[in-house]
Amino acid sequence: MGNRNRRGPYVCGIDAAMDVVSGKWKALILWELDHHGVRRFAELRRGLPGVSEKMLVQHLREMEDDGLVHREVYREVPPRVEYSLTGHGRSLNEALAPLGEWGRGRIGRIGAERLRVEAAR
Amino acid sequence: MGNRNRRGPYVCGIDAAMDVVSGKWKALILWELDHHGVRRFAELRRGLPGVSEKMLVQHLREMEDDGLVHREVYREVPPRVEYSLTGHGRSLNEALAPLGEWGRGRIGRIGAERLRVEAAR
DNA sequence: CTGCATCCTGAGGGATACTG
DNA sequence: CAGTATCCCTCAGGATGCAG
Repeated sequence: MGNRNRRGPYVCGIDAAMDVVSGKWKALILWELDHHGVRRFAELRRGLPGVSEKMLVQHLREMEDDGLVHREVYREVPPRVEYSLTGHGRSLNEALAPLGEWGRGRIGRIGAERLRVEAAR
Repeated sequence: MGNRNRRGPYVCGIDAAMDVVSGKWKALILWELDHHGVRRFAELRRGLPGVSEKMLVQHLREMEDDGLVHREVYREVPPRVEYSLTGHGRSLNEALAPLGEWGRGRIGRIGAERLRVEAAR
């Protein structure tokens, strides 16, 4: 399964943060949970179009191990599991905010460039 | 060679930023160039212990394509090439700063945890 | 509904040798 | 010095099927 190797030693802070955030859907999961507060498994799945069950579970488990996500299991039938961010997870999201801002600027740049290219031909 | 696919469409800013930053050494290259201002190829290589020539060149080329790095070639013998950050690259570095801070905090946390574990046995 | 087990692929990355 | 060119391998991630 998800092997969860690495986890240090890290050469710098970025390195440590990237180790926790890298994974195709993790940033999105972070955003989704931060935005909605609490989400069930199926809700997350719907909120992340294209994610497979396997990757969603795997990412959630790793994020739980990393102390970013809290997993609350209700022993019912049918089963219900709710995911939410821990304080640590929320702080990561805040630290990620400027990067998101930068990325949005970059998307704008690319869009503008693309428009110029298309106009040129 | 480095195929450089992706580059959008992006679902959010983080997504776009991660696309540019992911790559085992990119954050470190960013930091190295920001810290030293201008670096030659061999200097970067020495500053990133463990990087292979292939990956260093590949990452630098991609970062150049992404408008983060400026590459100045001096046609001399022996050849000299100097790398530096563009304004866009410096702005990315700034956007990365809070994440680095968060990562350093996490390293501290892990260290403390490890100490507790080692003390317990 | 919320997962776990399995198999498989492809891209990212390492090692090594060669060149202008 | 500053790269190219090749080969190889690992492993994140996708597809599918089964289970409590």
